[in-house]
Amino acid sequence: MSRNATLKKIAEQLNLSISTVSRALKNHPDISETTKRKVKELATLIDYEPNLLAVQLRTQKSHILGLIVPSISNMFNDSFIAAAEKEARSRGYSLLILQSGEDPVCEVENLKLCKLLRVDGIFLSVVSETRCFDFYEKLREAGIPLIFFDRIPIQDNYNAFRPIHSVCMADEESAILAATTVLKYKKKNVLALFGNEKLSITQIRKHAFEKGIKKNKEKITLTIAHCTNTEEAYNVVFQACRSFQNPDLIFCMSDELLMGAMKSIQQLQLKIPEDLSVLAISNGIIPHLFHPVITYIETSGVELAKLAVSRMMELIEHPQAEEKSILLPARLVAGGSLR
Amino acid sequence: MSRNATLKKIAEQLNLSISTVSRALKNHPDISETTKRKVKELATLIDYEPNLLAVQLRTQKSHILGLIVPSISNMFNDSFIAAAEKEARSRGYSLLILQSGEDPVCEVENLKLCKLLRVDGIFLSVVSETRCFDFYEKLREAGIPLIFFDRIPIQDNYNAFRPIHSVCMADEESAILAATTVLKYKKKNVLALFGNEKLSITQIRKHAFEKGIKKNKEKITLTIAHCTNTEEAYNVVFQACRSFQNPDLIFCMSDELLMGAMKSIQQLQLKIPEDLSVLAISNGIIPHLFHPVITYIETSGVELAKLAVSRMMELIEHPQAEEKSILLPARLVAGGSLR
DNA sequence: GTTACCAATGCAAACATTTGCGGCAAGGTT
DNA sequence: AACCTTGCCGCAAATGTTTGCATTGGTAAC
Repeated sequence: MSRNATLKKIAEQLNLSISTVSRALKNHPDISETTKRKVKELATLIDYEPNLLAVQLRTQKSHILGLIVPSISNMFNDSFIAAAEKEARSRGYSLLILQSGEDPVCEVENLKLCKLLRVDGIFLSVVSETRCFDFYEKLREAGIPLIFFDRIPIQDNYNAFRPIHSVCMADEESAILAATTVLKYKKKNVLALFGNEKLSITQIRKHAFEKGIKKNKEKITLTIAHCTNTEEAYNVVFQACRSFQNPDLIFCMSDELLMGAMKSIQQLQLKIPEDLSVLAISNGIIPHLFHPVITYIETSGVELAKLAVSRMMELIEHPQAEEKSILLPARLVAGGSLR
Repeated sequence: MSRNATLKKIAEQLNLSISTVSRALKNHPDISETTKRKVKELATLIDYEPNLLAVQLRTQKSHILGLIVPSISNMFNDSFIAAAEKEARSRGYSLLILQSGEDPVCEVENLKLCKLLRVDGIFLSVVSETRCFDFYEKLREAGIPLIFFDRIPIQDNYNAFRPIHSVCMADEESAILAATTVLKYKKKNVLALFGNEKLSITQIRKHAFEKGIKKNKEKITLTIAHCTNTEEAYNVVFQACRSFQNPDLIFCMSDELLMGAMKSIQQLQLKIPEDLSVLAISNGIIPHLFHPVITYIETSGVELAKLAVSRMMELIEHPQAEEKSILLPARLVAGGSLR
């Protein structure tokens, strides 16, 4: 029946002051052992639990981290989120997850909500077009650390001078690794699928891949296609394989695109790797759904999340720490889709 | 420089009392129009935003909903979570997401955390073995609505009398639909893959499927296997197809199992539906990765989430509402994997 | 016998807001 | 003139903690 035990009730029962009770429960050295014992006994007896809302108000800390993504149901994001939740919790933080759904307005609203709720830090994967730094500045003023992950704002001439905290896969390195892998197998006719052209991740990967391929002396035909979803990838590959193009290797920069590509390949009854080689950048789930396993360059949401959370802890302790872009190196996971 | 605008500061500037300012911002009828105007002007000028922590403490409402799942990165859960977040937000609520990772202890800790944070309601998908009702009772006492979804506690003899709020797919109906579909195609040698035997969802689906199949007069060989993950499903199907069994249809009760089964099928170079028919219960992503598309019975996390959130809103308004189990009917989505 | 110090505890402000109740004028009614 | 509205506003309590600064009583040092 002790519906809401408070410090006050304990204090009254024991003829102590609220402050003494508070300190006793926290093992404050000022309080005598006997008092501590009595307080703790009564506390457990009446099932006392501190009211976190009051604690938060007093300390101005919520022990909650905000996490904003365009969409939760996305191969990469959900592995990141799952890992981030686990990491955060092990450090006493909870995760408040919000979706922006590719809408920049909604993204700002989400940021505002995080600020209103006094979250202790924010992880943000920006929606495609975002480029507005106004609100980021407000957060900085409010002392709320903001870490970009995976998708970061495009750094063009206008904002190149505003440094940010970020944690990303080493996209350039991944794409170069992909290109050198292609060269190693001496492929001549490559179809490369990239995502939304407006995303920095797309631009970086594309440039690096192109550069890597063109470095080769021999002649390689490289066809590049931009597909924003699985369906488009399916169509592009279907057309390419039925036409005179006949690529000998298909490269997909993401799981979504790989899914579309594979469906076309199955439909056309092309054999991997006999008829066609496949290479992808992936977080490692989708490639294992097929036989042979698709060779891929791993971008681990799990590892990235660990990095992000530990960086966040640093920033919470030292809010003035200098902006830093952290890159997580990629590695090649060999399947059987290359020959 | 208005680092933290408060009601107090506005009040001081305007020589008003805090309460008047508070009411003015809320359009309270007691306040004159001129005062309201002045207050609102200054409020926007100095960028006032109410401190939600204080509001929460005062009103004892956090406007946050807790959502606890065994794991976020799971085909079904992430679609549910994504939809729930969207629905909740449209009603002014945010989602605090926690993972229990198949650990009953962790599940209780998560529930406790939700209680401490004074969430306004909790969605819970239980981990396998959970059967303890002690804490649920505490939540009821604290007036925090608890809605089970997808995975609900097993209702055995001991707790059959404790009603709960729940929102689930119509599992029995889905399985019966699966069975009648199998019968329609006159299959004789069926391999059926089910998940963790301890889950209610598994038990219900298995019983209904078995019953549906055995209703048939003609002789059907039904082999049932329990697999707790993709890997196990892969192995079971591999063994079965290479042995003398040679099933003519494989039924998978979940996406995870389907993924494993399909990998074996590809590896063995079996043609669907010529060599083998496939039927699954799925939320609709995985079946579309293959060609032909796998025929499946749809369990929509999105629809379920909508139901769950609207039910939660009812419970928040009427906490004493009677316990009710809501079932969402399933439908057959025809692909090309049956013949 | 004053001073000093220590351990143990209490006071009260602060966090920012909401809200019941009461005050106080101005104007209208008996 | 006494009374009652009514419109506008402020007081103060309440939400549950945390924490800097007293306050006590006791004991040891000088």
